[in-house]
Amino acid sequence: MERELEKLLKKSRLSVTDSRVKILELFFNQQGALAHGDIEKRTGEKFDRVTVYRTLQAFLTKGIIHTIPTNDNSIRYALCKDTCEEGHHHDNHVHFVCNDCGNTTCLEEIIIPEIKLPKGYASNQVEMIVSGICRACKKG
Amino acid sequence: MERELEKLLKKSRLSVTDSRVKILELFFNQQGALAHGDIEKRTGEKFDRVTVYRTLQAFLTKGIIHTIPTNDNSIRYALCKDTCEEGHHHDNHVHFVCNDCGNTTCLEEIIIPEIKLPKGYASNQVEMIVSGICRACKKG
DNA sequence: GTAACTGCAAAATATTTGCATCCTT
DNA sequence: AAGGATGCAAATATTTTGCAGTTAC
Repeated sequence: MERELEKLLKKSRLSVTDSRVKILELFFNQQGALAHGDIEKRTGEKFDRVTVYRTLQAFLTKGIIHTIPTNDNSIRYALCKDTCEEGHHHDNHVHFVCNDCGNTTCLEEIIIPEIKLPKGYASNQVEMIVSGICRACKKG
Repeated sequence: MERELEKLLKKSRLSVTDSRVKILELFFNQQGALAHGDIEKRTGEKFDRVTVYRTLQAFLTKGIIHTIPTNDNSIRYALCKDTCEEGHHHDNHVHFVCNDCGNTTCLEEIIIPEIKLPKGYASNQVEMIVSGICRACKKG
């Protein structure tokens, strides 16, 4: 695992540091999205708040993670697939936000349907966010 | 116009005040979404920043406007249709964010397609945000 | 007249920047 | 050794809260 993460960082021309490995690990260990605050909590506030900001920013611009738009003011981040490159993110799956547990999940298996835009509009990215109750919460 | 706005405010059991009428007017006059900052600018900072926050909050909870999720940390607000009621917003159209002019538009004529969620998930709202270049910017 | 709304001040949060020090390569 | 990354301090920006004065009904 460590190896895998290091490889990804190196591929993105980022030096391999403790904070980057640990934060990247968080993303790999959980199938979903993380907000800035989650990251601070789950690393046990091991890293400076500023470092977290800068790490996320670095991952974003290198195309390692992407943002997921949400209705509440909290930006969430999730891992990009291999098809994403630096400065060019594209992801074609649906995101699910649970109103109960608050978790955001990537529904990789659900492809966003094509839509026909009005004349004159050009699209380069489409996001689809479904909110409701997730599988885990429905059971409980 | 004034009349129409007043009626809407009264229907929502909000008193008709200068700030509410002016801010609501902004939404009616422009077919699109506004961020907090836009509102401050376009009212010429006539109202206190706090009043703008509280006015938007009031409109939100009364179901007069709704938020549109965006990738950058800026929440945008747009008018709800008549089908929205207090505490129960539903809108089924696509939103378009222009990467050039930054404007967010409601594409009322484009209905969000139905999708099939994995077993165990229940949805109560779906958002679809397309970003790219809008008609006006493409021409320019 | 009363309840609701506003504006000011201030507190609480969140984000960004500069810089000296430390770590990776 | 050199460049990049971190942590601290501090500057900004954003959002929330309390309260006294004002306005709508």
